[in-house]
Amino acid sequence: MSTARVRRTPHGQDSLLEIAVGEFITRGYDATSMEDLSRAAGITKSSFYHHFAGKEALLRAALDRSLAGLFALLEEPEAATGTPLSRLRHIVRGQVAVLQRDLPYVTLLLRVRGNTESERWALARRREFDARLAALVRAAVEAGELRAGVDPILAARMLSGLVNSVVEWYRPGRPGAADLPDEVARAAFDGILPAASPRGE
Amino acid sequence: MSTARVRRTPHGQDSLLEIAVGEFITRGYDATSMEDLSRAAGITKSSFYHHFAGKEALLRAALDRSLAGLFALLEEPEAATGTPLSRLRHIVRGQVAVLQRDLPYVTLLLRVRGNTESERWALARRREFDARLAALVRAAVEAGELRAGVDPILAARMLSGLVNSVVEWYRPGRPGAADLPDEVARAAFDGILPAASPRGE
DNA sequence: GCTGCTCGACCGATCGTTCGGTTGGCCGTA
DNA sequence: TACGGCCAACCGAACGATCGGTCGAGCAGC
Repeated sequence: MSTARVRRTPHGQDSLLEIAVGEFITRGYDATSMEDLSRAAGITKSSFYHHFAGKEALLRAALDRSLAGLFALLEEPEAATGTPLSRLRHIVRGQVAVLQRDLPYVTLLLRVRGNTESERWALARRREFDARLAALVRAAVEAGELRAGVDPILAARMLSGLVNSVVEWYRPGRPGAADLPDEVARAAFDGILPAASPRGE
Repeated sequence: MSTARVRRTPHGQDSLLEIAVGEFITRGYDATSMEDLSRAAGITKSSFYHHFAGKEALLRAALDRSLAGLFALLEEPEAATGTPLSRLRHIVRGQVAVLQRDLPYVTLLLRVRGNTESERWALARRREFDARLAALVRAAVEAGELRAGVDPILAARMLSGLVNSVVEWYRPGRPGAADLPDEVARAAFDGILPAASPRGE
């Protein structure tokens, strides 16, 4: 008695992770059941457990990937040399670029609330990243490279907020994607008013 | 056999809603069980159902309150008269102020994903609000009040993103809260660079 | 004695996870 | 080339736990 075994393209871990992250984003992690994931992947629930230890392992893998991309940014030479402002600008641009490249993974990272151990770990690493960025903002302020009277902590928070908010509306494959990092950086540093900016135009 | 009935301060709908919203925010809506809510309120699950029709009714009430505060902004005279830029600035400042006043409710609104009917309704109303803001940005661009070459759609998105990101870190009762709306508006319009801004300083 | 509020016990459904078992392709050996 | 064994990949069925929600009874204050 042979049930028609379709034998579609076998799923690798990467393929399954991509599918799972997509579901996590549209429904939310907690609202997504393992059956939802299996259905989306075209296999049964139990087959899913052959590839991943469990639901949280999927989340962990996704968060891992996302954070790796972010921290790789800080290792780039342009992020470690030059004036605080130029380093800051490079990181902001790069952060948007990473966000575009790894959109689903970064989106998931930004939604984590800290319910499980993996989530708390991701939260801690995010805080680490933000602290690095905040330190750079403070250095730029102290070097007189930012508007006088700017509160470094507040500025860093708004900077992160602006950059991260891109995940709320950016969708790949639309024109102008290549310019986005520069556009965001310009809005952050110059604002949107018609000022005679020192960078000129 | 009388179990010690504590009879603490009786709960009203508002008090229970406030507690529920708090739990929803820390754990996430889906991850919060009705028992979590009851425990936080100091009553049993079934008692909770005496005040609210169910879990989604709680969410609905919270989203309602949040959206009411936001839309009330658009009815203010300063939001309906004057140049597009001045109206825009008023709304941005007001949005931050609403966000400070109704922090938990707005936070919840910004996390909704669209799983239930109430969530989809809230999402639709949010889009409505954002569209009103986007129209104002476009008007400001056409009036030449914003930097030349600014994409209205992109600018509106970044504006919303910056303002909404405040919920990620703002906590009431800390000094400088009164200045926050102005600070956010200034960062949005002038940026953080030491430009010779037209508003001067 | 009525009414507002609370309670413990319980419901069916669904959750993440486990288990035993069945495939089919690949490799080493003959 | 033929064959035996192996294992990744997959499956259906079931697990205990927990979910949101219901019910009928009991209490307290007017």
